[in-house]
Amino acid sequence: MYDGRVAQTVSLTRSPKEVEKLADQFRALGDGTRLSLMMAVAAGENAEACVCDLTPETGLAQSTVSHHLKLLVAAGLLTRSQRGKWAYYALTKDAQKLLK
Amino acid sequence: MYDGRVAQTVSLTRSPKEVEKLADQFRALGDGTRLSLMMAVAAGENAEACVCDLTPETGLAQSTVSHHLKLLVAAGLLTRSQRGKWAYYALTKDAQKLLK
DNA sequence: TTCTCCAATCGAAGTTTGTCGATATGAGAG
DNA sequence: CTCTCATATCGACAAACTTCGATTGGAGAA
Repeated sequence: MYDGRVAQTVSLTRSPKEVEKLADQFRALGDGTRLSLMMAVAAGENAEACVCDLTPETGLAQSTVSHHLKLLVAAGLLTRSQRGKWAYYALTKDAQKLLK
Repeated sequence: MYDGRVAQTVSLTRSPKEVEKLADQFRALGDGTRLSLMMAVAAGENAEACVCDLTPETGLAQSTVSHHLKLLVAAGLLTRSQRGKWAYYALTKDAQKLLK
């Protein structure tokens, strides 16, 4: 019976679904490449950047960068907007909060 | 030449080593099981908990819980203190900041 | 339309991660 | 010392992840 210590059922202020979403966002940020991408976006003009700017910075293949960006969008950390031939990525509110 | 857009070398306010550490912490939190563990610890008496409390909550094997806790300690998100037969885990400042 | 350029998708290889059961360690009780 | 209980460590396996090169898609220019 664990000797007098509490075994309270705990959920804090977050629902299971919120925990799931938070974990997804943390996982997305839990990779050096992606975290660098996020900071590069944050530091870009108007706090946004396109793949053509990001790819040289990482030294990775363009397909790899594209893949990471997609993942970050799926996690709700980046938005994507197409302008002409270029796709611009910017931080969401969630991302600004987590990286603050 | 990317058509007039900037390609500034960007590091934000974080050094490469800080980025590495941050990514490690995010990766540690980027798992539903570990995030739940963190919240369970935060909600425990005195904001701490031992493996014997945590294991039943997760429904996982004791060895698995122990493994996750070790990982969280390594990431600088939990502290470990032995008291008698039990090991108590508590959130670090870093963890409180990230989960705030 | 055709050509060019930027970005996304696909398929595969290699690595890392989450989980378990079995075993080892370590601290108090007897 | 021996026994018991709480944790940690080990070895193994499947699932998930990162990365690449090759290909496809899409938008503007000619």
